[in-house]
Amino acid sequence: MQITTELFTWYSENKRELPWRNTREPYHIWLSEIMLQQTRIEQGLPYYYRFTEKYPTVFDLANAPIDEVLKLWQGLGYYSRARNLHETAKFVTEKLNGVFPKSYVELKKLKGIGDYTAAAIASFCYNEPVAVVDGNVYRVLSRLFDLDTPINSSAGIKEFKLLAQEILNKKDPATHNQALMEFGAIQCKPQNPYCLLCPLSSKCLALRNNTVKERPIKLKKSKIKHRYFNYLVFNHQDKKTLLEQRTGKGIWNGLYQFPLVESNDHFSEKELIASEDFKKILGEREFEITLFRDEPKIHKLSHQHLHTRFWIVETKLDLDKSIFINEVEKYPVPVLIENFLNEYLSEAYN
DNA sequence: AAGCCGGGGAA
DNA sequence: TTCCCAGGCTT
Repeated sequence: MQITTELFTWYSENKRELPWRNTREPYHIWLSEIMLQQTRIEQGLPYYYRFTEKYPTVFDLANAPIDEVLKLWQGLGYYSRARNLHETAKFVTEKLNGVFPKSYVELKKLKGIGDYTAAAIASFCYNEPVAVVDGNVYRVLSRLFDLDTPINSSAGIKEFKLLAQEILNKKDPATHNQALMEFGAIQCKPQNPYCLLCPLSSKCLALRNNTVKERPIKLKKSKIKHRYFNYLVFNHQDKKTLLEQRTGKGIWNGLYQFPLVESNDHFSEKELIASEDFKKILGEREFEITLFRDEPKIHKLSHQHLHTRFWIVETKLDLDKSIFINEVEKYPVPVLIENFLNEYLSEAYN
């Protein structure tokens, strides 16, 4: 099926003006693509501006401390992207003299660059004829060809990649890839696509078969896990508090938070104080504890719901490694912590 | 092959 | 509420 004429015409008339569309520099393309992974353009755009201003070149990014990069990334989610971004910046700077690889195969070897991102950079920057397959492309192709293979099955991933490569315009893969994604985002959108005035409507098999609303097919994801967080917000002399850094493989790896006591269900004050985690942190110190909000704050992630309570713990003795409470904002923290801090500081110190 | 990793906006 | 977003990594 040939769609180039209709697609390119639609694109020239409907494309949005975006900063990374005015360049072929791999650094800027790469930065934008990492930020836009599983992220809406409107959400990523302000971050793109902040990053390119603070780090005009890959050298600037590579030389920055990781905590500074994470702080700038704060609120964008999927924080491993920021750590991989920084690692790859250092690799490109130190091992490749600051020059990005120029082919799909070589790009894919870099940390944080998978199938999609390698194809995006290779086609946008170097016009390599490799098709991108993102959420938009899955949707457009599944409708255009009325395919019911689940897009998140291994068979689907293979099938759609092959199909995308077949219909790719090999003379102008850069425009083709961008146009197809933009078409999926604006015209062939998930809900209520504009089929009535679609330039591809005569070729769309799903429209002909009345299955547009059922495309694409996607396997259901696992159910949501519930967790119960008790944060200990220390407040002792001179308004100092305690932070810890999250490590390991779970959520928010590398970000900072108040000392955390996790439980299998909601803790009463008595249960919290009796817990081993609490005793380990407090030791033999005297303290006075108050709950910040009556109702737990439920922070919803895509795969788990966090039932969180913030306990204000007043102590007289100083603790090791404590910092002033108004210094917390210098650290990269989850949005949950950021939101709490804003509420707490505006109420407690105003 | 399946699970995990954030936060926000739209319907 | 549910879905999905210019996906990638780990097990």
